[in-house]
Amino acid sequence: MNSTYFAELILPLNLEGTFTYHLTDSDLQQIKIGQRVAVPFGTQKLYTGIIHSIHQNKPELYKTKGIHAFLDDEPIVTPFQIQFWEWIASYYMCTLGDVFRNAFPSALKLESQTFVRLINPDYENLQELNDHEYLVFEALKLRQIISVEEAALIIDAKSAIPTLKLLIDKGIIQLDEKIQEKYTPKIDNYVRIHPDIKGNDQAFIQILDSLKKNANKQRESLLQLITLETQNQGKPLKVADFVKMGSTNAVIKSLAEKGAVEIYQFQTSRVDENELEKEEIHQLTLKQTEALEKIKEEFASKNTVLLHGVTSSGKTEIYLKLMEQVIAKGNKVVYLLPEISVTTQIVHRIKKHFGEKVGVYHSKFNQNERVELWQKTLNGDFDIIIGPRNVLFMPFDQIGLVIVDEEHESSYKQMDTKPFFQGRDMAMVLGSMTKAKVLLGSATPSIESYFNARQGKYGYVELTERFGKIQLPEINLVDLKKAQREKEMTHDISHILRDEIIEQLKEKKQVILFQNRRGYAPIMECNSCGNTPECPNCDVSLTYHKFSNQLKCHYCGYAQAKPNRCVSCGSIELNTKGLGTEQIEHQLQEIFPEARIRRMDVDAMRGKFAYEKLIEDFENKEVDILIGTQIITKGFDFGNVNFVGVIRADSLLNFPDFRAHEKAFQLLTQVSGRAGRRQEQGKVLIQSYQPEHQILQNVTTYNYHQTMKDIIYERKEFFYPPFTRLINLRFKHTNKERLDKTAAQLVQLLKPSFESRCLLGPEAPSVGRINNQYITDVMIKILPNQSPIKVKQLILQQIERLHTIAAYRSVKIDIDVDPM
DNA sequence: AGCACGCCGACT
DNA sequence: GTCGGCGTGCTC
Repeated sequence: MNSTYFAELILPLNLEGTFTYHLTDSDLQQIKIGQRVAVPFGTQKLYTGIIHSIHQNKPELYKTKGIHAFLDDEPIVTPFQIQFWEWIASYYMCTLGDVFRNAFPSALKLESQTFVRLINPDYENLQELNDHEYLVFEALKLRQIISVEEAALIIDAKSAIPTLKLLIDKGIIQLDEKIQEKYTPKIDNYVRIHPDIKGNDQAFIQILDSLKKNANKQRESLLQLITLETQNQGKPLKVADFVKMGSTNAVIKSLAEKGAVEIYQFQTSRVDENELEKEEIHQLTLKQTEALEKIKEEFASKNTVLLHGVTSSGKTEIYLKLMEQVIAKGNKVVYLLPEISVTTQIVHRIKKHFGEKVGVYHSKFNQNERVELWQKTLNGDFDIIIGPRNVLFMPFDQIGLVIVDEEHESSYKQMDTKPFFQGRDMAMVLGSMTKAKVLLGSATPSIESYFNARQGKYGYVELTERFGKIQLPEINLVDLKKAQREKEMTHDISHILRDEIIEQLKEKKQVILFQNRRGYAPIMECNSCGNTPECPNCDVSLTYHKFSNQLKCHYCGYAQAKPNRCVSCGSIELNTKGLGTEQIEHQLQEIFPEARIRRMDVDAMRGKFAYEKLIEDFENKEVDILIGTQIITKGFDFGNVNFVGVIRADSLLNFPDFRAHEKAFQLLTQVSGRAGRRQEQGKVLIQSYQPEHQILQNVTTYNYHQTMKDIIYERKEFFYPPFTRLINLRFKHTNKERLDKTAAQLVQLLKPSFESRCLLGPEAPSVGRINNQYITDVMIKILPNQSPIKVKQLILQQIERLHTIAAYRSVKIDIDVDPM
């Protein structure tokens, strides 16, 4: 075929650029940018691609393939999104395919499934076939086509592929790729009075009479349905709901057979639209009104405003008012939240104010739910869309405002999959690309945002007063060294802390305790030989979990039963070191045997509704003491908590990371902010071995500005952000020697282009091996006078050069721009 | 990212 | 002698 038109496609592959396919005349009739198509790629697979552009430049270097099928009539990705994806790919140094894969619900990315088809049913040399081949052949004689998965069930999984290969070689079968739509609309059954008798009194009475004799149940149901229909004024009634109201499936079925009622289907939405009682936005306080006005004033000249409001100062009300005003102008709002907060009270409140025009994206949504949310967003059904960093990829239009709540939260940064983007920063890019304003909110703004505000790049609005003029909690430190010396401790709970908890429980108040480590103890150690059990796949010691009596690796998930004897010397004297939430829970149970104690960490929050359930229990005052990791700082707003305790602040302070101090201050301030939110001033006790530490001193005095000043000074001194930009090159390989050689080689190549203070490493991270992959890092600092774009180009060039040598090619290099 | 091709160790 | 391990190269 001699096509003159070609399309560039985005494919979900880790390969640079777009891919060219030729177009037929009929393709040209229906093609639109942003549509999904299925295309062959490589020898076997069909992939879902997105039409990126159409042109007439015939590629000279390779032969193009054609489009297999169009999957949509209308575009499913907006031109703006494609532009946004390209921006992300170039900024975060990954392929467009990487962005596509992450940005798009996977149920809309169809992947082909391989089938085998019988092409020679008359094959006769049956003695030539082995047992496996014969079984598949027999199955195909019955069914003509079976999937590879089915073949694997007939014979065993391991020999399926080789067997099929043999059959292909003999010309008996042929491979066949088929695409399968993963998304299935949800269909519900509804029931109504049959249209033929509706309004036809005579026919109706006739049926009713016929039921009189021996079908009283049916008669009752029919009458009930009539009343319901008048009450509901034509609102559809689900069969399932009708059953709940007293009818039964059998009765409804009989009525349908008699033509009295009709059962019909309707595609329903999975995206939950439960009707909440509408609630008006509270009247703003004077301070809040002032802040709102100031925000709007700043927006007149600046695209981004940082709202710095102490914990419980009523930032949410300000957001609500602002959203209301933006929506009134016909614009949409994107509201970003840290991961876990998505399930909490804030979302509930927003839904209450704005009703069904609110779309909530939830990381626990299944694929079908995600597709529906995508489609509804595309239709413009939502005024507000709320969710974690991924909602930035929704196909919205006409955004007027992007809110990034708790902007300092590290969960805005995607760490596990490419692209490694920072959601807060992308919100800003989204804002500038769509001319939308961006509001960053936090009680403890990140250094970056604070710095930008100080520099005048962002507007800055401060709320220093708690809602209702409640004083911020009084924070006191407990010196653990002293408490230990004076034997004022029971296990890890100082008597000061213990007495305070007793006091709180006496007053029927709930207590929150914070310990930033899960499990029972992070290290097990043999008392006689000092041996510590380590993960076989990672370079970490195994964490002891008492509840499951296991040693677990928190990096790869490896678990083993807790040994009774030291594996090295056989001693039975095994000790634990360090302190996890599980151990605190045990200690507390011992000190407060009457108290209802619950734990909140990833281990306790398994399962779809564990988190919601715990919150509910806590709200219903069925929990006296809650002990948790940093999960408890995320959107936890309870009125009955007046006291918060931090078991050991030290692990936060001693983190080997240039952000340690910033994070420690934010975390401790946020944790403290859980106390005394509604009525009276709360109290906080922080236990530490180094109470004189500057960060702890600043936390107790709420000296945010001083803390930032100190940290900014440090950052400047040591060339860290916001004074430089960082790019981390993370090398991974199973062979340590090859890994180190490759990293060293790239450093050699980069050396001439950088000052020595700007090229760090290679250095193994604190966990130097995960899942049997060795890791080493090379950190690059970009100085303010350098062009980040040029530096990125240079890095890519040098990696390309490195890859000219085959031995280096197998080492994986993950590029993390703006690492956290 | 997948997948085929191709070259070396442990089994019938 | 074969099976299958993964190291290497290619895909519009």
